[in-house]
Amino acid sequence: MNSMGGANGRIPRYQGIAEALRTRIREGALRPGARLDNQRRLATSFGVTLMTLRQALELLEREHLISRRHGLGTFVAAPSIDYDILQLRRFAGDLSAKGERVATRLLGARFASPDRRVADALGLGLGARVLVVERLRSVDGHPMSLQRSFLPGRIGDDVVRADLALTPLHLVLEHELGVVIARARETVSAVRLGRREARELGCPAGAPAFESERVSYDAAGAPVVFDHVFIPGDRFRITRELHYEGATS
Amino acid sequence: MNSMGGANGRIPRYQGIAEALRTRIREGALRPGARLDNQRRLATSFGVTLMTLRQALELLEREHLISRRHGLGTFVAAPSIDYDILQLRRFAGDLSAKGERVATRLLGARFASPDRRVADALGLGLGARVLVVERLRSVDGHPMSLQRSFLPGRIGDDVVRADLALTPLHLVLEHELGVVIARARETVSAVRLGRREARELGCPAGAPAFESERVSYDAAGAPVVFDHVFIPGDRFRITRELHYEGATS
DNA sequence: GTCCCCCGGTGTTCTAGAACACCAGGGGAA
DNA sequence: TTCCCCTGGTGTTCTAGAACACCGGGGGAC
Repeated sequence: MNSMGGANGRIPRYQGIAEALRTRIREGALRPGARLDNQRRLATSFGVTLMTLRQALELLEREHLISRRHGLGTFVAAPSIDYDILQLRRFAGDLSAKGERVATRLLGARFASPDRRVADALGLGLGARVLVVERLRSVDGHPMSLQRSFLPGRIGDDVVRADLALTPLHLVLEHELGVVIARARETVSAVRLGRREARELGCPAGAPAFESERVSYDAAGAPVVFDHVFIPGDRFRITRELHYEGATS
Repeated sequence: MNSMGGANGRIPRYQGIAEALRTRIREGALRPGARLDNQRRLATSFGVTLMTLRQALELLEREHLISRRHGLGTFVAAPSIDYDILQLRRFAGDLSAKGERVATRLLGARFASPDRRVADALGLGLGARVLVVERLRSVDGHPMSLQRSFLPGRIGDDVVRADLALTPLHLVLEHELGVVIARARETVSAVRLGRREARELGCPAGAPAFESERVSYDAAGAPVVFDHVFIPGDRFRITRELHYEGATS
């Protein structure tokens, strides 16, 4: 009954508690703005120490699911909202504009079943087959972005025959397949890196990062590629010179 | 000698330790890639418990100053790199493009001395006087962005005479002062929110967010405004439709 | 009536110690 | 020689308890 609660399973106790609370919030048992039980009571009800419970809350706070206020309590946070404001262009990939030493390493290319998000983006079923190309871009030797590209099976079959380690993906599409990207929709958010992404990028798990999700379409309007890119926030900034004719602020 | 080490001053012990380590890294005593002493040794040398030391490391990790690797050690992280890739336009402010109910609340306008970053951006000395205008933008009642605008004293004197609660800052500049923004330089990064920013935005401290820093110049090339904007990453996403003529990725 | 202080409740910081979990490399077995 | 295990070093998770620190509101002082 002492020490090391993680003994039962494999995942740490505090992560399990976080997951339990996450579910309560997602399922609606805890509505936005509602106040949670106080930490000591929660700790007791989960059968852990205050310190352990706080680690769970820490996780949830980083995910913006809760908000802790000293002297007041712990509250369920408000839900997220999307916006559509920026002119964003070529965020994913293509870091080479500045004459830095950019290297692209092919981590792998394999076929797999798409998860829900990828399937939706490419207009496929969950049982479909997609080619997953994973690349790591480094600048001056520092890992800079982790890019996973998903291509529908029909296109993937042709793509894998090319030497992806040497030829950029967009050139393979253009020269080998005659596919030209005409339109794309990109979503950029600020997130935390997962374990795997963090490992590949050589930075700690949970680090804040830009996450870009982009669907590219050919001239006929058919989805060609779904790109999913992570760029650690500490080693990356977007800077841009702007020229106006109109207003500002 | 027991409990509550924070008794000495006012700031928590672990924050002091973090600051000490931060200095060692900044001053170069610890070079990028170097491995720190192991946690137990560090704890002893700072005269605190392992748990307390770990809290300090947690802070540094969030700032990307160090990187912890299970089984290996704690390392000084690589320095950050800037890039210049995006076409970013009107990130700061101006959330109104979508017909949502946007409200701007004036939190305050006061004169103060600029910190180093603001002074540099506006080409002023640290002893100069700047007008700080703080505004909170909400969409559908949800706080969306916290914007601090810094204006050089000479401009600020005229600006404060206008009713900033009613008139957008850029209109004050344009109509009242005849100042038109011709050019700007913007930097967007993914960061964690500080206590104050988090409080204003109604989200937990440490939350990941977009941070935009923008310097705007008039036609003569003189800096007019330095805008500093925070937008929580959980309730905000950048989505954009793109149209290409050239290549992709 | 108005102001201030104090109090209960809640989150925060810290201790001292124990038991894992993960990784690299060396030494022994095959 | 090659492979595997095992060991030492390092970060991680957890306990049980104690003392702050912060906030809002109620009650007393004026």
